[in-house]
Amino acid sequence: MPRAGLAERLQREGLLPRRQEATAGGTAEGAEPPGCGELRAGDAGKELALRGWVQRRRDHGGLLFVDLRDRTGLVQLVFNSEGDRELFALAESLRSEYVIAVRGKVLRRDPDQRNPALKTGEIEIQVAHLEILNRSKTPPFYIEDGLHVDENLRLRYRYLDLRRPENYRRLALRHRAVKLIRDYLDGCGFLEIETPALTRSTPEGARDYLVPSRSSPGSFYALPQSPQLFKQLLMVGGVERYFQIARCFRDEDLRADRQPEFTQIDIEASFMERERLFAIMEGMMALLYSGLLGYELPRPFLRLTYREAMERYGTDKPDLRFGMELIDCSEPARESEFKVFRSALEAGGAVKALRAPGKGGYSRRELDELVALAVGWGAGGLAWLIREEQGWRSPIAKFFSPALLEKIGELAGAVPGDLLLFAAGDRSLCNEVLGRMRLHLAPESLPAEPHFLWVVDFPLFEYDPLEKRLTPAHHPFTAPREEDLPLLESEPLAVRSQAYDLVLNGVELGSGSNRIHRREIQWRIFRELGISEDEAMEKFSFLLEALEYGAPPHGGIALGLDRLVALFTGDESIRQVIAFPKTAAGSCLLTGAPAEVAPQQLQELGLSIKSALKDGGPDR
RNA sequence: GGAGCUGUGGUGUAGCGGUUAACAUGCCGGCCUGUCACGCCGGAGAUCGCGGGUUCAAUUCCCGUCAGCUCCGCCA
Repeated sequence: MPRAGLAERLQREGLLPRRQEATAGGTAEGAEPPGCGELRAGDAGKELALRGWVQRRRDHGGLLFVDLRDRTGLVQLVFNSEGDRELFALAESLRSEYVIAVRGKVLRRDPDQRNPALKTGEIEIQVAHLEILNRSKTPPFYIEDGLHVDENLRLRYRYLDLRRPENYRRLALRHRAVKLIRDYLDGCGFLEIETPALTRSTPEGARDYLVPSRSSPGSFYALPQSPQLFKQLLMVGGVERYFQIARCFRDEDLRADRQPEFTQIDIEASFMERERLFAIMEGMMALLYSGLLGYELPRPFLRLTYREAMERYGTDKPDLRFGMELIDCSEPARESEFKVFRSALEAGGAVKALRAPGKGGYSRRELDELVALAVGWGAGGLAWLIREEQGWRSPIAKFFSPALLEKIGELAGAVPGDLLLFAAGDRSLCNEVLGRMRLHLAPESLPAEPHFLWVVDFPLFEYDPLEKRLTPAHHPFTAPREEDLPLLESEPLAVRSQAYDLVLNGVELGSGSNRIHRREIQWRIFRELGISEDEAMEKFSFLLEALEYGAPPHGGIALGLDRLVALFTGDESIRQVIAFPKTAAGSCLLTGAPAEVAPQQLQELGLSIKSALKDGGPDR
């Protein structure tokens, strides 16, 4: 996917048709007249009516031009003082963003008056009638593309921001993506089904947004972090193939790619092999790429096990647009005199290396910065070797025989000018640190083609050192791999799950798994997670019970729609592709949410606010 | 919870321990019949985010705070 400008990619004719033929069951409204931006030389001579906003006014005294904008683009209106005096006077009163309706004639412009920068530049509208539908205050920023304005201001006046053509295109592209997805999944036999937004809070996972109940004072609904349990219940309900463009809510700290509410393409299927689901998802991505960008996506996608991904890239979402794979140097390191390496190996750890091509010219200071970075990421240190035309430059070279250095250099594929970085110690820590370093030292320019892959065989559990207990790596309803079941109680951290992630260019687009469909297994998992029988019954009895009534084998996936759309538009932040996004602090600058509520409302809910909370102090 | 960056007319920026706080654009008024980021002339518009401190003097230095952004933790 070329990461060219949004405008360049979206302005291609036909990508975002304004009018679709009404689909079956819809109402065909007949041919709508063209919008401002759709008029062409072929329309010359037509009398027509247009409505829109005043983009800009150019007043030449006796001659006045107005650029009229609607969602289709711009067209130039002309008013001449030699015509209707009243009309001209009204036109003189126009200002930016006034909403107007005009009637007039499409005139072909003289050749020397054409504007090739404008799609409608060969024509203009000789206005015969003008009506001001609404006046406008001067907007706080320009309504035009390529704006460089404080995001604060744009969010506060989001409705003005949305008037900018590039934002209309973003919304339109999102719409097109969702429509393609709906039609595709429909064609695959999936049913779109809504699930509750008011549900119950469950342990594990992200912090819930809570909604107090009026009829049960002291009780709360939770907004769903995902429709996970409901979609499983739909499988028990015999739906077999479900999907939903589902809003999800998580009360966690935000990032450029995380909003408190976001949208998932949520999918679940019964009796479906993992490979079949992968193929369906790959088909869906291919359709999006061809439908939105005209790019034919190579399939099938690459697969890597979690273990491979960690060993080779130091992350569970590797960016495969460049190489720089991690190299296991434990064997040659064993023969060195370097104490750090030897003791790491003796303690059962590893020595791993990262080759940074052409970075051998780094100064001592730059190298020190890399070491500091690694230490900040938890490494004990970071050793480096620089391959030179003749031999090696390194503070640790003296601990290695020349033959050993050659061996390492060969293993790493080092050529003169390369920098080799080494981490020693706990194997997974080495992988993680070098994985981060790999991204830090990634090439500036990366190939434009999308690099998809499936990461499979995630571990079932992770160990939380703070709480000293197991947590689900995916979620507690993920099925373990059958062959690893015997290890569940004896060696839980070695148990692999049937969970997987879809990764694109280093971004996790979605994750899924086959679910537990037998009650007995679900019990064992809860027990391993430290969820007591009582708690499991209290919080999940409905699920456990459902599993007892012939729950079919099932599994599914959820893809982040916002991230997906942002990839297609080339935006760094998902805020760009959400109509009304929130700030990093979770507030909506447009509406002022969240806001205090009236005492009456609190009373009805049986709530009282500890006022000291607002001052940051304890309640007294 | 932690770290970093940003905050100056409507907007985007410049600036500096003492300025009449500069520039562009927008806005208002005037002139202008072929512009399209129209042009020309004139004008209005800023308690320099907020609070405190240092100083003879703070928009400038220091501390705090608020808001926005980015990252770490967090996000089954």
